[in-house]
Amino acid sequence: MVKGKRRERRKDERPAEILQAAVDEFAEKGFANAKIQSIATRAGVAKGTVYLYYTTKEEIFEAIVRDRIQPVFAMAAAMSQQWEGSQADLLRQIITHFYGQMIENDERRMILKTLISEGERFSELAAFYHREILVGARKMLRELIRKGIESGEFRDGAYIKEPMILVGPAIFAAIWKMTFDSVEKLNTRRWLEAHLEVILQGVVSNSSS
Amino acid sequence: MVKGKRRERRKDERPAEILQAAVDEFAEKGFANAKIQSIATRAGVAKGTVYLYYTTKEEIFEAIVRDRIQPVFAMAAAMSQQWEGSQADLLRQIITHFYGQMIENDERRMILKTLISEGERFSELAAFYHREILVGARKMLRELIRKGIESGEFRDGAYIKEPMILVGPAIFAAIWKMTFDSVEKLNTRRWLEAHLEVILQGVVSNSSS
DNA sequence: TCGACAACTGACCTGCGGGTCATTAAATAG
DNA sequence: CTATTTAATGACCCGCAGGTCAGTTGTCGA
Repeated sequence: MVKGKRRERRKDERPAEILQAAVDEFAEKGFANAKIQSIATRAGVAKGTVYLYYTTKEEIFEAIVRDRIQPVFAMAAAMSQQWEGSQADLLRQIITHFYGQMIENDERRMILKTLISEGERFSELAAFYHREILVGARKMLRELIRKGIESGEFRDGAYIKEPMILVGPAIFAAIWKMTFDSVEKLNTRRWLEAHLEVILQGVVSNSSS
Repeated sequence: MVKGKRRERRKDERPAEILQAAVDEFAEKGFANAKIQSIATRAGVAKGTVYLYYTTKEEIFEAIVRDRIQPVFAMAAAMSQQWEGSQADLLRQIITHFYGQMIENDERRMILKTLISEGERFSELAAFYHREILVGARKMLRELIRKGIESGEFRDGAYIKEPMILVGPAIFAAIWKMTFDSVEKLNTRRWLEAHLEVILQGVVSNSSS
């Protein structure tokens, strides 16, 4: 809720304020149950004002994906680019980063949920997400694996064809938190630990222990 | 669509017929976009008839979960109980079974999706699913791991605390199919292969290769 | 044959929320 | 101070689908 006298004219600030309000509303209610009226109220404007800046509810959601999700992956890509240490450590870093930024963060986890829930119907959004995020993430992981194999850290295998396997358990964690946390809280720390353990063990080359 | 003269009285068969119609409708439209009228038409009855057997849309969905999902896990549990071979092979069997029955099966995958999408709002349903399915599945996996460690097949580790880790990539596969398959088809066979490879390698004890 | 019961029907009611637009008023130029 | 522009408002419109219920018809027992 933004303070100020009623009916202020602030053309430049409105979009960001409305976006933040929408993030809050979506995170709390989910896409289907989010009300434009409620977003407007949170942003301290009238319903009509929302439509001055965004044409539809879907468009608001797309703006959120662009604004909030892309940076997380951009950062992982940057980290990966300038990495000096071992590939195993890089993989650990990336997975840990992903848990912190996507699974434990309420806002972003809800965005993920909405994408899953409504992805089929907003096919351009699914396409956008695929193109701008998934393809890049996969390429990054594949490159990481390739380097690891090259240096002898990782074993060769079919998994280089489907590198997203390595983050699969994180998606399960996200879904658990979204769906079953009210029944049984997920111990994210312990889950992450098990994830790293199994996945790292699953890719390292067998120089015995 | 069930054939027959208009206005037949078939109290006993209706529930199952309506349920099947609902499965089809949900699988095609998703929960939110499924219309009761359309379910009724598919079942060859009037809308009002649906309400004679199920009080709400949610109740229909709950009935579906009970009727269609539980058997898949019951079968896995049974298989696990009477298994004679190695635990690694059992794990392979179970994961493969899961892909066939849950990820590749359109009906069940859609049920999963609906659970994810609407799980928060139907909290008793999430609780039911947790109690009747997830807890059992986890126990089964944990037992499998325990036996594997005992026999020296598997190494010990933190993953016995969170055994669902092992099926995590399958959930990712389900979500990919639900959300991005129209953009880029998932090669399920290859994905499963990579999954088995990494996970098995991730849990077996290091007797070197 | 003829009640009487209950399965079945579908027109209708209702609430809801996305989206519109005539009106209002803040900012600014002259 | 007045005129003009345009950001902002919120009452209203409208389509939709979940859910209801008064009426209809199949079935069965007497």
